Amino acid sequence: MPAPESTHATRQPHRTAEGGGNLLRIKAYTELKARILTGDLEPGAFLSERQVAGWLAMSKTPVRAAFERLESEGFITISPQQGVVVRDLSVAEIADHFELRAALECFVVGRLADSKLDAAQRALLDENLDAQQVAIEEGSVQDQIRLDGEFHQLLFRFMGNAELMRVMTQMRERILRVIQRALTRNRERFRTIYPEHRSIVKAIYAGDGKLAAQLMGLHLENGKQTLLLPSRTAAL
Amino acid sequence: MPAPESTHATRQPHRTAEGGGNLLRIKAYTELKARILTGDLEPGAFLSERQVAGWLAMSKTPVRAAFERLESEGFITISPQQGVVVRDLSVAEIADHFELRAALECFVVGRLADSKLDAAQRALLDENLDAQQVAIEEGSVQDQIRLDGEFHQLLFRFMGNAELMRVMTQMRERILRVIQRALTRNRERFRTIYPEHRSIVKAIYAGDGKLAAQLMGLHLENGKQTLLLPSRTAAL
DNA sequence: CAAGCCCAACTGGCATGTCAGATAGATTTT
DNA sequence: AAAATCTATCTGACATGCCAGTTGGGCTTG
Repeated sequence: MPAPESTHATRQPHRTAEGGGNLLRIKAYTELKARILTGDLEPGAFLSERQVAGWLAMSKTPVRAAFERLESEGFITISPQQGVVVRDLSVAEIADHFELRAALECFVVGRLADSKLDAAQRALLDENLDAQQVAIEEGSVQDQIRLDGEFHQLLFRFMGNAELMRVMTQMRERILRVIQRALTRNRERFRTIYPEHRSIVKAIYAGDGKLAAQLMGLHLENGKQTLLLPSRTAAL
Repeated sequence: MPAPESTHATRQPHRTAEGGGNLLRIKAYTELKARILTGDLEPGAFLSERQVAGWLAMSKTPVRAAFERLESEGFITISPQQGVVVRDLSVAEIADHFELRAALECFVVGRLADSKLDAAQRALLDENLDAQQVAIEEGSVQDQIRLDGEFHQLLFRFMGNAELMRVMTQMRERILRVIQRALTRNRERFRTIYPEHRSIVKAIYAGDGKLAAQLMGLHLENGKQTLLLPSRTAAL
């Protein structure tokens, strides 16, 4: 391999207004991920470049790019010369996921309790919690799942750490399907999430970082149990 | 967009012996990342699909795939219709990196202290620490950087959490260049890393999770300071 | 001389075609 | 009947070519 002759920047690209996603590969990625997350494409479903290219009325190239990204994010598996299969999370991955989340979220709530939240931040949390209460009363599992995600995301956003946000957002997307399946079947757990959230926020407001972290740890442990034993209450 | 007619798995790909990386896109990815990590391609360096394809004697296709992966991992920036530029970590990213690492590594050492390490694990840590001492005496910055990475990686591996390993490995690769630049200039910090590692391991062996986590927090705080103020001792 | 313009030379984005590897079912062989 | 083989037809991997958007330098124009 020849040496790179003049690799240094001789021309800096200008940052122009990038619409964000009128690229076909972005469209393919978004569409496929949405179908996977909503369960439209169940784990084990078989995909091929040409097939998806036909659905989306584009060529193989952007579909391939979308596949590679989805694979790197853990949603699918590409087997060379064989095909693409929608992945599911293994038990070990779910357990690892919650351990990782526990480490990060306990850290976050501990910090947030120390450095008191301002009025605007508290308003956002309170608004979210009130909406959760409504979702419980109305029995809307979908709303509760969405609000749960927004709740945890709010806490991370308040830390102002972009790397943390990136990691957590990616993890949330991966576990979402499992949450939906488990929570739809387990109405009991569905109702206990909200009070746990409320108690965590209460501890944060009180400035008790130790307690907030401890409560968050229990909250996530409960969540893990629900996801790892999804068929228990389904049979009752 | 038409509905997916029959997406369910009708044919499961067989797992065959995949060599791992005789794919051209893997070669391109590996080669480019190596050049970026070693500093051969400095931040700001300009790349193009055709240029790199020429270096590596392949077509644009696998190079493009490598670019997209490197972009998702934060090593480069792809500007549509403009080009590819090797990225550097901003001050904010470095700070966020260390905060995230602190959350994870303090958690890890705390856990490891509680569940005592077995003899084999202690042997690996001791071996690594002894090698660090040698590196210090010999003044080999490169060896110390390598051993430092292996040290932290050992701790994560002992947790047995694949997700944790993945996140940390990716983060380590991103920060590596900054560490190399900073540590090469700051010989003072270079010498203080080893005793900090030693004290952390001592706390773990003693079963004192609180102390281990606290020491790890200080260790990372020192590291952050070194990386964020690289020119201080460079002038002395 | 300065400001505006224009054009040639890049860039990545995508469509398309070719190819080797893998699969499944029919066929042949034992 | 069972085992081996052949073959049609899938798959992704890669090469190539065309296109629009971007850029920077030279030209035109004031």
